[in-house]
Amino acid sequence: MNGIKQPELMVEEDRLLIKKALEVVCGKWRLFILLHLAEKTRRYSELRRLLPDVSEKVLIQELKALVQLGVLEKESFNEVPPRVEYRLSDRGKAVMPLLLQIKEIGRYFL
Amino acid sequence: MNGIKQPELMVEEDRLLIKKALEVVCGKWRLFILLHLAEKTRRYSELRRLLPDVSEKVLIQELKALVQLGVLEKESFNEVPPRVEYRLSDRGKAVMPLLLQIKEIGRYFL
DNA sequence: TCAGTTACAAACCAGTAGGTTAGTGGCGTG
DNA sequence: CACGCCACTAACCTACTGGTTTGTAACTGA
Repeated sequence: MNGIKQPELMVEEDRLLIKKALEVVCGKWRLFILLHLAEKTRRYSELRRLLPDVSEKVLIQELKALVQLGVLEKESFNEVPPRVEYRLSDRGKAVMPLLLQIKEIGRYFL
Repeated sequence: MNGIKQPELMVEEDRLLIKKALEVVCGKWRLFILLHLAEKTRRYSELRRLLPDVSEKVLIQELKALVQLGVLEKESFNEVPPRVEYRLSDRGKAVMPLLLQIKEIGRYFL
């Protein structure tokens, strides 16, 4: 309590932190979506074109999940044709340095 | 070719790197296994005790996968009762700093 | 004999991730 | 009319992940 970290408490906290972080980064397309939004805000259709191998359904699903996690922000415009934009939230931006490190890790194992 | 990175080549490389790295870190128990081996070499039974919530089958499965990926090394001893030890490979050790960063990322989203 | 130690494997199952297909709606153009 | 633009949704499907249960083997001690 007085500055002493109890091993079990620390391990449990680690666990929650790791679990939550993995929720953000794991998934076939997640990081690629983030990569494409790192540069700038984009509309759904732009992401579709940048990631041609993702199914429409999955892309939307992923975007929705990432918005719910607080990684992305979605802005809808009252326009026709429909216009929706996605951008990294501030928290989402914090994931970018991790992305670089993930790539470095990939180098060791490829 | 002459120092000019072609966008598509770079994106494809990123993709493979990210895909491979995610193979290493994603999975319900993977990072926790690595966490417990960060400190020292351990036997299977020790890991079981340290990770009581993983099923035997899954723990073995994960250890096997991590060995195949080159993250862990497994050493069998010709003893009874059977004695098998797992330790981080050199490449596996390179994952540890990422683990710290992953925890930091978790803080943003918890 | 049984129960304990150790480290696995096989068979089966439920839930989930990623995918295909068909559909929605409003507007503009040929 | 059909097709294009845009951004979704629902229904259905397959493969995979994590899990439960049952089993293997050798040795030791009560």
